[in-house]
Amino acid sequence: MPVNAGEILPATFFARDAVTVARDLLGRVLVHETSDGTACGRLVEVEAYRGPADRAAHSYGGRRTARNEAMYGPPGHAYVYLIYGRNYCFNIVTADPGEPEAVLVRALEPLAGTELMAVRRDVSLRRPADLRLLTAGPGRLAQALGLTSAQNGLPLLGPPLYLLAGEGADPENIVAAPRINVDYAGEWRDLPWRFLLRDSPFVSVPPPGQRRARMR
DNA sequence: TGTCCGATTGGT
DNA sequence: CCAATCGGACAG
Repeated sequence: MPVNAGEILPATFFARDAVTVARDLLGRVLVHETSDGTACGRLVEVEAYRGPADRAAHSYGGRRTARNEAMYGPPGHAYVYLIYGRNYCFNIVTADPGEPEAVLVRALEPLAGTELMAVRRDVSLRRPADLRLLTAGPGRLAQALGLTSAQNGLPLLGPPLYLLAGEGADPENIVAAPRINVDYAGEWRDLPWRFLLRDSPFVSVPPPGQRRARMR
């Protein structure tokens, strides 16, 4: 893992509303250590999902089920669920216990453990651009980091699964855009609660009206 | 118990 | 553009 990525983010970091935490998470570093090795990446795209009022959220209307139970738990824990029977989505629980908010991690910039990620994803890295196939998209990054329902509800406050402060993000470089694939959410569909780094080629979908940033 | 469907991905 | 694929949500 990167030695200069700073301290582990403490529980207090996550004990804020999901929109605030989402913005603050950009530029941080997610690390997962397993017996197969360590993989980590810098967060370049996230989405905030807020409590009962947010029609796009699994906790809309106060829904509380076996699946989304982790959203109601303490901040700084994982909420992982299976979607379309094939992909996992990795979320970071925020806000106080009982307030079901979370941040979906939508894309990472691979930093270390890329070989391990490539094996898990079953892709070959022939050119630099292939790195996008590892972690550009929520299902992809979950698979690349070995995140499944086995991690659902686990704390993110230390090994084997945690976040490092990293360099953070330049506010000028942060773009806010509507969330992806929440057409069912009515008026909540268009809220700019997807946050991404303008200059990152590793985002899943560039913001409206912008071309994908070039790889350097 | 039965039916419907998704905070996605990859191939046509 | 569309099929894959299955656990969970919800109605009855």
